[in-house]
Amino acid sequence: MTVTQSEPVTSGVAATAARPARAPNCGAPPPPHPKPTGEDRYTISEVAEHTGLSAHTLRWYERIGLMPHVDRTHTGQRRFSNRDLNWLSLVTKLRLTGMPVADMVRYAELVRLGESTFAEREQLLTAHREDVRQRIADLQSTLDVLDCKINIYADARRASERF
Amino acid sequence: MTVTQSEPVTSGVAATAARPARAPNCGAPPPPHPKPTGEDRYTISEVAEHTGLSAHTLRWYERIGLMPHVDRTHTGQRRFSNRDLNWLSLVTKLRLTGMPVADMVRYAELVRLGESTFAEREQLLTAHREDVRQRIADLQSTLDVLDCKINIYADARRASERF
DNA sequence: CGCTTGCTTGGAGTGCGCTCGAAGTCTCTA
DNA sequence: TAGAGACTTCGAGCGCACTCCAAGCAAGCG
Repeated sequence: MTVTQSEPVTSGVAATAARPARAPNCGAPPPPHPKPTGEDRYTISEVAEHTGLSAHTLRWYERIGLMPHVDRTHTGQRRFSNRDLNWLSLVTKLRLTGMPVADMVRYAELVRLGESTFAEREQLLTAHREDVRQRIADLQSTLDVLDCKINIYADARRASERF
Repeated sequence: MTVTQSEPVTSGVAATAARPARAPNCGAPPPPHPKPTGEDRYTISEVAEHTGLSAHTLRWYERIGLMPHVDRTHTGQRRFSNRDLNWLSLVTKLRLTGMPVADMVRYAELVRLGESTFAEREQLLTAHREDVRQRIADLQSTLDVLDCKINIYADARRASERF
C-alpha cells in the first residue's frame, strides 16, 4: 500500500467509515492544466511557470529532500506529476505561512515513512497551526494601528484640501 | 513645533476640529513601566528587556536610522524615553508583519522631515496595509488546509485508539 | 586600588532561503 | 544536420536581519 504525498488519504484500518467515498483533498486544486494530451509529465519549466517557484528552487527543494522523488526521463530530465504539483501546492502554502524549510523537510520525511508517522505529522501541523493563528493575531493588531494612523494622515490631507 | 514620532498628532492647520481633545494614540501602550521615580530615561538593557529586542539590535536600529535619535548621558550612554518606547512598539509591529527594514527606515526619515511628508507616509502605510491584508488571507487559507489535514490525522489516531 | 558589571564602538560573522554561474548534455524545429 | 534553447550538476554567492566580537571606558563597591 502506498501512501499519497500531499493527501494522507484515509486508508487501511483507519477511519474508512462515515466519510464520503471521495476522500477530502484539503483544498488541493483540481489538476491544474492537465496536458491536452492527458499526460501527467510536466517539465521543470512548466512547473516553475505554474507554481511561481523558479526552476532553481525546484531543483533545490529536491536536493534538500523537500520533494518526494520526481520521475525522470531516460536521459535524466525531470518530469513532474500532478501529485508532485499537489505536494508543491501544500509546500507553497506552508512556506508562505512561514514554516521553516527544515520543518517542511521533516514533514516530507514523515510522509515517506508511511502511516506509522501519522501522530508526529499531526503534532507538526498542529504546532504550525498555532503559529499561524498567532501570526494572524499579530497581523490583525497591526492592521488596527495602521488603520488608525492612516486615518490621521487622511484626515490631515482632506482638511488641507479644503482650502 | 516639533512632530511627535510614533504619534503624528493632529496639529497646526490640520484637522483640529471634530476630534477629541486627547489625540488618538493608535493603540500605543500606556507608558510601560514608568520608573518608580517617575523618570523617563531607560538604559538599553531595560529597553531590551521590555521590547524583547536585543541590545545589539537596538544599537543597530539606531545606526541604520530607524531610531529617531536617542538621548545620551554625559558619558555617552543611551537613555531611552517613553516616546522612544512608543516608537519601538510601532516598529516592532511593522517588523512582525514583515515590513522590510528599508521601508521602516524610510518612514522614520519621513517622520523626521515633519508634516510635509504626511502624504508619503500615508502612501507607505497604505501599501503595507494591503500587504498585511493579503498575508492574512494567505494565512487563513493555509489554516483551512491545516485544519483539514489535522482532522484526517486525528481521525486516524482516534480510530486506531478504539482497538 | 582592583574587581565587576554594564555600557560604548566598528566591523566581521551567521543563518536562512534562495539565486546564480559554469560547463556540459539533451531536445526540438527547420 | 545544425543551431537554439532547455535541461543537467555542483558549488559559490547574495540579501536580509540580525548577532557577535574585541577592545576600551565609566561607575559602584569592598
